[in-house]
Amino acid sequence: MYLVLATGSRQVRDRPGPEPEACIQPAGEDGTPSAPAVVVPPGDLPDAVRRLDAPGTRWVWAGTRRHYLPLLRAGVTVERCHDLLLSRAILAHSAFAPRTPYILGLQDAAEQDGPPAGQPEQPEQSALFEAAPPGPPLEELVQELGRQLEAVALSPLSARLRLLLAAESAGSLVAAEMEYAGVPWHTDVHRQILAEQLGPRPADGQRPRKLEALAARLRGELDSPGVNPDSPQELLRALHRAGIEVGSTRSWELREHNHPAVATVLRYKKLSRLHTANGWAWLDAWVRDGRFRPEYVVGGVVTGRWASRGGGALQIPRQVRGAVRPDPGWKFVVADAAQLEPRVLAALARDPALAAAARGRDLYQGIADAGFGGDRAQAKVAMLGAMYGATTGESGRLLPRLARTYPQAIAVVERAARTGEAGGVVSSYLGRSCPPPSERWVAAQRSTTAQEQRRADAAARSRGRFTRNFVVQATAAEWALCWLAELRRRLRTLAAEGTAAGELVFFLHDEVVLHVRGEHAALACRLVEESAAAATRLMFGQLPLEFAVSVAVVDSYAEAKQDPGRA
DNA sequence: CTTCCCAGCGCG
DNA sequence: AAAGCGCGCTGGGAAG
Repeated sequence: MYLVLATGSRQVRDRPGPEPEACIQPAGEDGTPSAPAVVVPPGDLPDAVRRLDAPGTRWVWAGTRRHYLPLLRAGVTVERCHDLLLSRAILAHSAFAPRTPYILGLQDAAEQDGPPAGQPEQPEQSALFEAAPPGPPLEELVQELGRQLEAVALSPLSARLRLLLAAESAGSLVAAEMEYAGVPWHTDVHRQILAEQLGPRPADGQRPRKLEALAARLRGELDSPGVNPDSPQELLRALHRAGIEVGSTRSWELREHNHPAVATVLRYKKLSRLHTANGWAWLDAWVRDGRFRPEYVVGGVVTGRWASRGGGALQIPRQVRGAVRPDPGWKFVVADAAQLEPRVLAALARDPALAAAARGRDLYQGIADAGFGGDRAQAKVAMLGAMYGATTGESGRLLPRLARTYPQAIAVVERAARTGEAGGVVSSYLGRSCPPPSERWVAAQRSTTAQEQRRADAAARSRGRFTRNFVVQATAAEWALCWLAELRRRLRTLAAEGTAAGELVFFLHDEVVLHVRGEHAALACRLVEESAAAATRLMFGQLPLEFAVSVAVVDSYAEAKQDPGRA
């Protein structure tokens, strides 16, 4: 059963007494009302939600964060939801959506508004409200639910699309719950790291002592007394004066040179980054009461990955991960889907050879043993190149070998690239589609002059690399959402049975962190593994391959990753 | 003065 | 090492 939630007073007119806080409309499986709407008096929403929530119910609202955070603060959680805004954003672009009037209307609106109607606007302060501010009227919400459900039902791939919307919505619940919980953060450990690396905290606007010392040393080594190493332009000129012929001040380019100043620049950059991005100012701004609370933007990335707002939550550098520590008596269970994207490609393409390589825990080793003389590094570079569209360098050279061994898998990414280059749209396994090319892009493809044509060709190749990667990254994001949803469900089931094993506190594309009581760590590990297997079945049914996860029980997030290279 | 873009680097 | 995909954030510097 659906429970459509509208907040604010606009829904009920000509009613005596104080304005209601909300209205809740029960609806059946097709979204048509099945009972009179419940009018919720002011201050009663959390209790009403608690009363009505049950296994099998699904809350319908326009924006999970907006509606669910106030409920969480009131101590209420819900089983499931259907986020109308997230679902609308997916349906508006999905190639799996049928051409109903509703869908056509969404597409028109998207064209007129220019930028895709992706992320709903949410007032910055909404999180500060006690209750959710008024949203659209109830009738509109019920109507939209019906139209969305109809569109899904009429889709030629309705089961996949239905799963995608459910997974996206479940993800939005997890995101709100993680924002509410926060990442356990030890300010004292963080400050200790800063002091060791940078010296004592400087006055605002000043360089920390060790950074200033490096700057002074660098000026000497470059024989440029006035240079400001924070200015790429100044630094580049100074490097040239010292005879270091680089085209930019990028670290990877600097590393090619042997000059003694290079090491100093690199150390300066590393420490400067720590100071500006995750230094004392960051701690002041983002960590309160031992918790780092970023805002997660579900569906914030075209591929369906999450984005974040505030504090750079998805870019916490390894340098400071030691400050991420569980509460006393608690543990972190850190789990990571091993080589998720190539496994996804194997599943997408139903490539038996790649599936065989993915049978073991280390897919790259499997590829290496099958075609690269056991050289894992080569196999990894080749595979990443295939998924990103590398054309030059070692990765480009190794590609033909990969294509001979895994023709079906490579055909999937090549086809996606060709479609994108031709201006077409590609879709993930569950039906998230990439944006169409801009009008400018399309117009440029009809260029006449040789120079314009060269540029248009480059733009076409660029779009091809995007669509090539899209099918893999977007499907990987879907798998990760299903994994999260399964994990959340298992944790809730246990909690309902009286075992509060722990909670999700962090999610990073293919990695989750659970904060659990020490005695439940082993149990949580099992849930993580079970959830991964369940997510795989949910998406792909029976598959001759596994999505391996690595699970670690740790006392610090810094301990979690052994291999600093990406999976 | 504010606003915007770029270079650069952090993460996957 | 690689230079191929997706993001957010910062300071510098140019534009308004």
